[in-house]
Amino acid sequence: MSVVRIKDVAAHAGVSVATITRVINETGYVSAATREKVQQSIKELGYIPNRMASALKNNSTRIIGNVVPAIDINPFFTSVGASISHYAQEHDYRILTMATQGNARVETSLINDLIGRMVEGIIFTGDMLSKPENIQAVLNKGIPIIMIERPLDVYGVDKVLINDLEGSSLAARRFLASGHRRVGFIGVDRPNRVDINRYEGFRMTMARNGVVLRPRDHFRVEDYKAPLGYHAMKTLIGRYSHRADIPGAFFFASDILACGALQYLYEIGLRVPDDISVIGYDNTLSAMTAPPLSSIAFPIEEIGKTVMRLFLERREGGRTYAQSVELSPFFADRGSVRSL
Amino acid sequence: MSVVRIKDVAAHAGVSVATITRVINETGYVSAATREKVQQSIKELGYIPNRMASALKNNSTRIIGNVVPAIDINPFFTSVGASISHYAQEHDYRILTMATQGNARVETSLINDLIGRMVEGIIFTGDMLSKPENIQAVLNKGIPIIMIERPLDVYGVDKVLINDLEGSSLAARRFLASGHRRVGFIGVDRPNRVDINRYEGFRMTMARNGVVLRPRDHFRVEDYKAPLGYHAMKTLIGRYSHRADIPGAFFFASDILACGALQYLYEIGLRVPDDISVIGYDNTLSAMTAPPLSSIAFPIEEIGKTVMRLFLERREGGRTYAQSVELSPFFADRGSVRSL
DNA sequence: GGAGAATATGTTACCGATTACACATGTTAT
DNA sequence: ATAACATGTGTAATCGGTAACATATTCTCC
Repeated sequence: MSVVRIKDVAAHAGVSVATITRVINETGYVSAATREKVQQSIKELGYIPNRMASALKNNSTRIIGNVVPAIDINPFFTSVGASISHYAQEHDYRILTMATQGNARVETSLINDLIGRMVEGIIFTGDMLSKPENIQAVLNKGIPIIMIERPLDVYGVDKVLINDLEGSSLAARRFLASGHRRVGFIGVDRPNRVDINRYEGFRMTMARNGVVLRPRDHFRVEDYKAPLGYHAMKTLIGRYSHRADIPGAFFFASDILACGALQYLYEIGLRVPDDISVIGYDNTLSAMTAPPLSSIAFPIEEIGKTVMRLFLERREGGRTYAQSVELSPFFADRGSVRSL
Repeated sequence: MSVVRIKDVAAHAGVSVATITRVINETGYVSAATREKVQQSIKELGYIPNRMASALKNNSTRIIGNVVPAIDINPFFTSVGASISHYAQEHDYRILTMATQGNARVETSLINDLIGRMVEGIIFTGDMLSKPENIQAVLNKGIPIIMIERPLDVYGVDKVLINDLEGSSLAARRFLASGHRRVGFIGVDRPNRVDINRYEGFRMTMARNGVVLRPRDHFRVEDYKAPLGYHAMKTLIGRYSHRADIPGAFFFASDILACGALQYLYEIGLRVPDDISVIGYDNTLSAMTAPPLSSIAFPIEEIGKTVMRLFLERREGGRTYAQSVELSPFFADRGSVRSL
């Protein structure tokens, strides 16, 4: 019921409010005796400073907004969020996450909400919904923005990108190294850099090594969803009259698509990697599937660390120009590629 | 750079700050002409009210704290968090999530942080770490607490519980209905109500129907982790010299354990449900596995809705006594139980 | 026509913590 | 001995928005 305020502590300790702040924030001069007395009062009364009040005065909330399409749609977002949260907490910042539900209008209103809450930065993960004007409005208020794997080109914001060309190329090279020259691809077909690169890196690397992806061997769906992976796999396999025609290896642009595909393979009794080799992407569900899948892994910890570094450079380091950091994915081997 | 304050708007519109608040909050009288003028100024200047300031004055931040062990450890927490977030947003509340990393000291400091931030309620999901005194301290400040699936007995807090006895009993009945009388169990062995009930409901229902779970047919591990599920399955199967001795059906206290077990079954070529029937628990990963597993489903949406209802009853409805709501799980059928 | 209500707007104290400034005392150096 | 500085503490303005209170004008109804 009773909320203890700084002046209650002051009265209890028999000093002024200024002295209390001095003790708490370790600023200015306080005699040892007084400090002792004040600390005692704080403990006795169970005083917890009101951070809203100090935020108002200091213009510092130590909150960073995190705008995502949906919280649980993709384990990748969840993991990245957890990583950011973790590193933010190390620097005594908190992450306030909000979901746009894929609605641009909602996103705009959430951004305004965050500004009103005096967040010190805003992180965007995944699809871009807002108009560039909205982004510009945030930047104009002096709030740094960090985008993670956002496909759209926006200026003035910091970015943490994953080199998807490199990632998908890793998958291709692994297939080639294991002797696979008849390979398939299942991904997502949307006009953004992420979706394109996950295909292009794979296609190009195969092509450079003399393997041309045949149209019948790849299929692209509208979104990263398991049932679409199932559908894609089924459609592809339906195209081949002889089992020997089926490509010996498939690369998926997301673990979630691979999950759906595995369900179909299980259904028809094709085994991984004996009958078909598989590589997933994003290294989220691939550890949980049967069998575990090799996957292109994002350096999740590195992402969180980098986001915080970029943020702190802006907020506390005085950097004024935008910066992009491109991180390299790596191959997480779980033995789902058979050597020919 | 420039932050617009209410007095800037007042100056721009040629009225007093009081009139601006009246327009924004739709309180008191404002002539149509003035309202128009003010709204125009707000738009022109891009004014966004400072919620920290109003929070201070109104004692209302519209933030609810959410304390979880870890953000991405278990998809169940993630889903529940998303659901709560969603319903909170409908009531214009935001959820500030913090991870304790399973550390009681961290949890305590996070709770204090939340209090300092004037959250209007705190939600706890999963394991209980804090001493009851800490909880009591929060309640004493008039901040309602809602616990989700927390095993410990604490007084004065609202609770949303899942009837795990009922859930595990559902699994048993499904096995019985399909003619399975030789069944196994893989779960977690910790002295809390949740872990106990997920086993007991299953055991009791089987027993009531004349099926006694043999010790060799069940195995319990220390935590809900996939590798432990793999280990448990392998250990159990290693106990039987003849394949015919293996129980025809297994119930898992969590989908995550079932995932691990499926990996082992895949390895040794036992098929689900042909060779072994499987039912999972919490209905998270079970839709993604190959094959998809039937699972005991928590009413995730209902949980989010209920949490908010309980919160609002306390905060705005004036309820002063604690309330517990027990929700019933249901059976999500994906055909992973074979009829004998 | 005038009392009382409805409408319209402004002034200012307040929420709780911070800090510039003021003031007092103690210490050091010349 | 005293100027200059270090130490210790208090008073009050401030952050930005809210709303109680004050004041003024316009309606309404008997």
